[in-house]
Amino acid sequence: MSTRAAPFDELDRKIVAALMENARASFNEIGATIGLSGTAVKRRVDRLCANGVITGFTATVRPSALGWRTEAFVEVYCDSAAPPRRMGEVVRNYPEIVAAMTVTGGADALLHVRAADVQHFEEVLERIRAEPFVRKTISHLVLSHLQTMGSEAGAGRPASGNAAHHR
Amino acid sequence: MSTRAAPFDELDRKIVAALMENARASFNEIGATIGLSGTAVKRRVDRLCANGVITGFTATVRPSALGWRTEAFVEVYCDSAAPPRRMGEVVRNYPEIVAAMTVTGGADALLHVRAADVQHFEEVLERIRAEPFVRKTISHLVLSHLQTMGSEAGAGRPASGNAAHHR
DNA sequence: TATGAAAATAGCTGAAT
DNA sequence: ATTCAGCTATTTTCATA
Repeated sequence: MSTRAAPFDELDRKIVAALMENARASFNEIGATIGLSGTAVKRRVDRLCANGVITGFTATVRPSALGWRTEAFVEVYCDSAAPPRRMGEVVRNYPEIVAAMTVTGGADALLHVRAADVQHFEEVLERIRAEPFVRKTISHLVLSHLQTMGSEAGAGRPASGNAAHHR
Repeated sequence: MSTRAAPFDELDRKIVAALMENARASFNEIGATIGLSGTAVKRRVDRLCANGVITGFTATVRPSALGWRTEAFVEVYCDSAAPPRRMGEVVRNYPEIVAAMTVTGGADALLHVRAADVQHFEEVLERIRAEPFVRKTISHLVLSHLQTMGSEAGAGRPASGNAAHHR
């Protein structure tokens, strides 16, 4: 857990923020903006990766450019005895399911689905509904994004943050 | 009419896939795995960025490491006359809202919310519910992720894939 | 335990082919 | 698309506080 040895200070926060804004920025460049040498920045990035704070670096892509033009969230209601673990295994077989989680509220699970178009989505949905432990589904097709920002889960700390310790 | 502008061939697909897996990979490294020179890879990446296929490069972070330990999806039901645009403006004032979209189904909008803890989430939810045009909300707290994969919205092409307009 | 400076290696990028 | 050349960045080593 996080009680030990995670001196996540202000400099780390700024480095993470810089890398979230541009993961291909050079260490020297990042260092220049936060007042550190490139060497020091690299060391801290290496440590943040080793600690699991940074889990990777990825290109963000406009899904429609790759032909994924339809997006939906699907609430899944399971048979009462269906373990979430089963869901996890099944979900792995659907390349269209980009995220899946168990949730509170009416449904047992929520699926984030991408498909080429509504026909494709309908086909995927039929396959999901045919899974043995699925009792019913409620779909929410995404019409438009109100927030296209890249600031997802921002690098700022939460308002009532019990996050960052320091020395 | 396939000669112009954005062919997006198999090599581009592989480059995008490589950058989604590791956005800090060197051009030479990517080139080596797909049989191309680093220079050629760079030119293609530049073009993919200019075309808007690639929209950026970002570090992926474990939210809990930054103190965001609670996650939820909130269905928002609006007053009948509330334009989605209003939602967009409001949403911008909540750093806790990491994504917002209009959707079909019962609700008018779906919000992806991150908070430090459930207390923080409750506070955010109360603020959202106090917005003038919000009639009711249904919250789904995320319990666990069934798919922690980094393969979100995969670089593979959809089954019936036709891709790539731009500008 | 941290940093910064220097040196060697590796990568980036433009021009020519 | 490749090769080459000049420049920049990364990464290791070493010295310092």
